[in-house]
Amino acid sequence: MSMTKTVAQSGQTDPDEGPKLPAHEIVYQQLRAQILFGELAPGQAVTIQGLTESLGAGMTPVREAIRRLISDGALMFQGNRRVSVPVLSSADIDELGFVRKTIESELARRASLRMNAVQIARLEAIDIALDRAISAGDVAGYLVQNYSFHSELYACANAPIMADLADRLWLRFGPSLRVVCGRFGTQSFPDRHKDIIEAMRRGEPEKVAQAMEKDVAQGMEQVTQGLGGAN
Amino acid sequence: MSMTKTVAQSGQTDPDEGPKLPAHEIVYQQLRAQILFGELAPGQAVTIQGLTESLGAGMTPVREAIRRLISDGALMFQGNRRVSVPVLSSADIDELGFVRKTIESELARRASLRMNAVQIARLEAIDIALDRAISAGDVAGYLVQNYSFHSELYACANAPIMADLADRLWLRFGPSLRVVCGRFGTQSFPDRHKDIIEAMRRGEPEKVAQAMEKDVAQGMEQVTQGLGGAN
DNA sequence: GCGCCCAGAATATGATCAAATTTCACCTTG
DNA sequence: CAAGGTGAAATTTGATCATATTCTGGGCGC
Repeated sequence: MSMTKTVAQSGQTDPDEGPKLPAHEIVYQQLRAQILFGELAPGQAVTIQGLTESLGAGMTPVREAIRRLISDGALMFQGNRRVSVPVLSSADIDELGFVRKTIESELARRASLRMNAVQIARLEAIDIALDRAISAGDVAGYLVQNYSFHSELYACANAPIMADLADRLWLRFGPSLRVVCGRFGTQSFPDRHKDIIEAMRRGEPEKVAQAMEKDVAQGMEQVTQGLGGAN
Repeated sequence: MSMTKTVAQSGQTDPDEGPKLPAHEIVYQQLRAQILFGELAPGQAVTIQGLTESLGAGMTPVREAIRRLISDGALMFQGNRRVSVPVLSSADIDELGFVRKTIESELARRASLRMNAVQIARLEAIDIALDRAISAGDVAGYLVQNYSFHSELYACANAPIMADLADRLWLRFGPSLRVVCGRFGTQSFPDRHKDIIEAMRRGEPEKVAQAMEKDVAQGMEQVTQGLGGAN
């Protein structure tokens, strides 16, 4: 009677994650994470059939996920019908740096006007985990925690459009950042996150914005120098 | 000998348009134009099957175009599987205004450093067409020419990432702008475009950037007031 | 008023068609 | 005679369509 439907129901209680996500959304999230954390190298080709196999998904969801990521700037349509991870030129990095500095410092300013002690504490916990990853030389962990820090911060800004924009910008330089960190390790970062948290606790939005701008500038300069001369 | 392949060569000269565009790209461009120029109203529902009929396309290309436009922020995924044109809140308009002011004034600054007399003349021609549309009360023409002015300008800035960002921002407020213009007409715009062109001819990038920022501020304020109280 | 059933639309799969790249054989040329 | 290039065939990959399945939402009956 009811044997055929029980599988789709997923009888278990799933309060932790989305109980029912479309396949194309899952594929998008997975591909997005792979790009954001540098599992795909700049210039690497991305094929539909390759993803259907590696992700175990059908063709249509993969196509839709790729379209979204192209629109995000995370993937590049190469004119013929090949798709690849973009390679950043130094001019691209300059552009990204300018936009990130304006958007993300504004997001930090707005967030600092709204965050409470609990939210700041969560931010600090992430920053501690980030320090641990740096000490351990854990590149993947560094990338994840660094993204988490900014993402959590922007989520508190009550500015969904700018937060979305910032998210998409991160997708663009994620692969390159991974290359740089893989080459030179994670040391030698005078941490601006401490300044951000400190200025937040003291209730100085302008200081927060300035610290964020410096953090972004440092990050982009790091990418510029790390890729130096190649482009 | 050569009969089988001559067809693929596309013996005709096709310099006017793209000789071969995928269906999903065509659908995307068409839907994009409809949203950008306000043929779809804010809040209006968009169905896949409706578009397959109205655009005469298959289901898969329509799906991909919709995914891209959702990623652009031009369409909105309503959680259940309905898709609609987003309705802007006043907070959204504030965010858009901030981002547009920074991005587009920077684009104008960079463009003014590179544009030659011919390109400036083309810009002025567009602005004259824009004035004609305003005088005639041609709302659709006003929207098209206004977009053309900014788009042409940004194309000269040699900053593809920022130009793409600006393009996507326009998609977000296009429907609302149409509503406002349809309600209050196209009069009462002290034209900042003249100031932009004048400052360009005199080679004053900062003046260009300032004029652009004012133009953007005026436009967004117009939308805010036009939609006033509703949201 | 609550719950079940049905219609309609969206999601997902697989198959089929078309295009592009690659490979390889053959011809030309030094 | 050997080496390089040109052309076509074959393979690989992307694009499109038709179809089945699932889910949402509303209407009807209890």
